[in-house]
Amino acid sequence: MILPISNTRNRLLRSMASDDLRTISRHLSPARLDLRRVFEQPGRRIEEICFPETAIVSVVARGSDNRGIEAGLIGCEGMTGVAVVMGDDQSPNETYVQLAGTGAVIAADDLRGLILASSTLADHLLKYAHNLMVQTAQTALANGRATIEERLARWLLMAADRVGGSELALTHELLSLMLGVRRPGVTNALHKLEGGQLIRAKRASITIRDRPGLEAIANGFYGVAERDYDRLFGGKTMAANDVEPAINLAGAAS
Amino acid sequence: MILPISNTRNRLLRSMASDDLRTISRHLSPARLDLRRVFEQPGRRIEEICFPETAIVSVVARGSDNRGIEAGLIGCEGMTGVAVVMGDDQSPNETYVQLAGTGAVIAADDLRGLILASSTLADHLLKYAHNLMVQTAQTALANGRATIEERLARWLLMAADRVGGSELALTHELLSLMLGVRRPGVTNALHKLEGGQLIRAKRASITIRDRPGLEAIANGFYGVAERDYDRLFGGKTMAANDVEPAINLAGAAS
DNA sequence: CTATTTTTGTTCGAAAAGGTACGGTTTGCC
DNA sequence: GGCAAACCGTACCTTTTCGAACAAAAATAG
Repeated sequence: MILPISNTRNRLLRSMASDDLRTISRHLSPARLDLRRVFEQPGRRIEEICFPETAIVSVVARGSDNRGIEAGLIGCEGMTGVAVVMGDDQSPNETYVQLAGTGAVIAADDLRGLILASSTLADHLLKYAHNLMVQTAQTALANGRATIEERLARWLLMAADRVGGSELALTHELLSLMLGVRRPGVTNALHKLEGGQLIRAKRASITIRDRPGLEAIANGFYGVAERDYDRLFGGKTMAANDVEPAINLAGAAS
Repeated sequence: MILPISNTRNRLLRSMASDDLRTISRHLSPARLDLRRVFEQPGRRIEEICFPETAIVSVVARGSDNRGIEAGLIGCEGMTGVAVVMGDDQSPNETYVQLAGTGAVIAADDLRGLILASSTLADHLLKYAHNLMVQTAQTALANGRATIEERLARWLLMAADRVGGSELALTHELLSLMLGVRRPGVTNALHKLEGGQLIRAKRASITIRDRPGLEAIANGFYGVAERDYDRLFGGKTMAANDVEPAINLAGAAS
C-alpha cells in the first residue's frame, strides 16, 4: 500500500530536479510520523532526517534552564535536519513531531553522500535551509512584538499551510507550549478567533473557517517567510495542496 | 594605516584554511563601517558582504507593518550575507551597522565565485551560517520567554563578545529598537544592572564590569549559541580577543 | 556662553500576560 | 455504566510591559 516516493506530497522533494528526486527516492522510506517522534536532540548526532507529508514537525529552542519555545515549523514544504545540509552533524535545538501524519525518512549519512554527489541537490536543500532561517527570524519578531492572538493566528495559518488542510488536531496545551504562553491564554485567544467566525474549535481540534480573516488578525506577522518560499520554489501558494498523500496509512509501515 | 587582511581580527576569516584565507584576502577590502551602513535590504539583491572586526552589524526582521526587531547579531566572529552562502541573492531581513567600527568587505559576486571554487571555504562559511541560525532561534526563545532585564543582559554579553571589549558605545534608544521594547524599559533595566555593579553606564556608553554576574542575570538565555560556535570553530572563548584591530582609526576610538 | 539637540530620568494610568487554582466536559477504558 | 484521564472554561490577583508625556542633564553648534 505504499506508493512510490516520486508521488510524494512533500513539496521540497517535488520541486527538485527530477534526476535528484529519482536518486534520493532510492534512499527514502515512507514512514508514519507518530506524535513526539524525535529527529534531533541537543548534543546528539543527527541520524535520521525526514520530509513530512501530512505531519508537522517543530524545532524547539531551549535555554540552559528548561523552558523551550518553538523556533521553526516544518511540514510538507520542507525537511528536518538542515544542520546536516549545512555541514554540521548536530544542533542545540530539539526537533520532534508535533502533529502526527506521514512523511519520508532518510539516513543522515545517506543524505550527506547525495549532497556531495549532486550540487544541484545541495543548492536546492540549502535554499530551503535559508527559508527556514527566515521563518525563525519572523518567529523572533512575532515573539517579541505580537500579541497572543496575533501569534496564534500566525501559527494556525502556518500549520494549515503545512498540513495542506484546514483542520488541525491539537490541544490548547500543545499550542501553549509552542507559543511559550500560558495555556488559558491560548484558550482565551481561541475564543476571540471563534467569536469572529474565523475558526471552529472542538475538543483537540481546530478548523480554519476564514483564512483571509485570520491573516488580517495576524496583522502582518504572517506571510513574509511564505512569500519568500514561493519566490524560491515556485508560484503556487502553500495552501493549494490537494494532492493525495503518497502513503496510505492502512497497514503502512509501522 | 591599513594592515594586511591576513592579520584581520575577524575570527571567521582567521579560522579558515590558510589557502582559503589567502585567496579570499585578494578580494577583501578593509573598510570603515559607519553607523547605519546597509548591507542587506528586503527585495534588493545583496551586492556586498562584510566581515566585521570591531563593528557590530544587526540583522533586523520586519513584518508587513513597520515594527522590526533584531534577529541576529554579527561581529568579529561572523559575516553578513549568509543568504549568498546558501545560494540565494537576497533576504527579507535588513542588515546594517549598529555600532561603528572596522571590517573587511567583499563583492557578493566575488564571494560566490570563491565558494564555487573551494568546497572547504563553502563548508566553513556554511557552518557559520548554521550557527547564526542557532543564534536566531535563541533570540526567538529570549523574545518569547525572558524579561527585559534578562534580554538586556544577554544582548550586552553578546555585543561584548563581538566587539572584543567591554565598552559599548550605544544609546538606550538603539537598544530599545534592537530588543523591541520601550525605551524607558531599557533605562529601567540598565539601572537594575548598574545597581548590582554589573555594568557602568555613561551617556551613550555602557561598560561591562562583571561578566559572570551578567551571565547569572541572563538566566540561561545567554550561552547556547556561543558554546556551539566554540564547538565548531575552536575552543577559545569569544571574549578572548586581544589582537589589535587591522585598521587604526586615528582619533576615532576615543 | 547661550541655544539647540540629544540622551537620559521619571511619572502616570492602562493593557497584556503571568501564576495558580478549581470546576466542568468530553473521551476512553474497564 | 461508572471511573479515570485528558481537555477545556473560568476566575482571581500579581507582575510585567506598554504608551505617552514631560523634565532634567549632557553634549554640540554657533
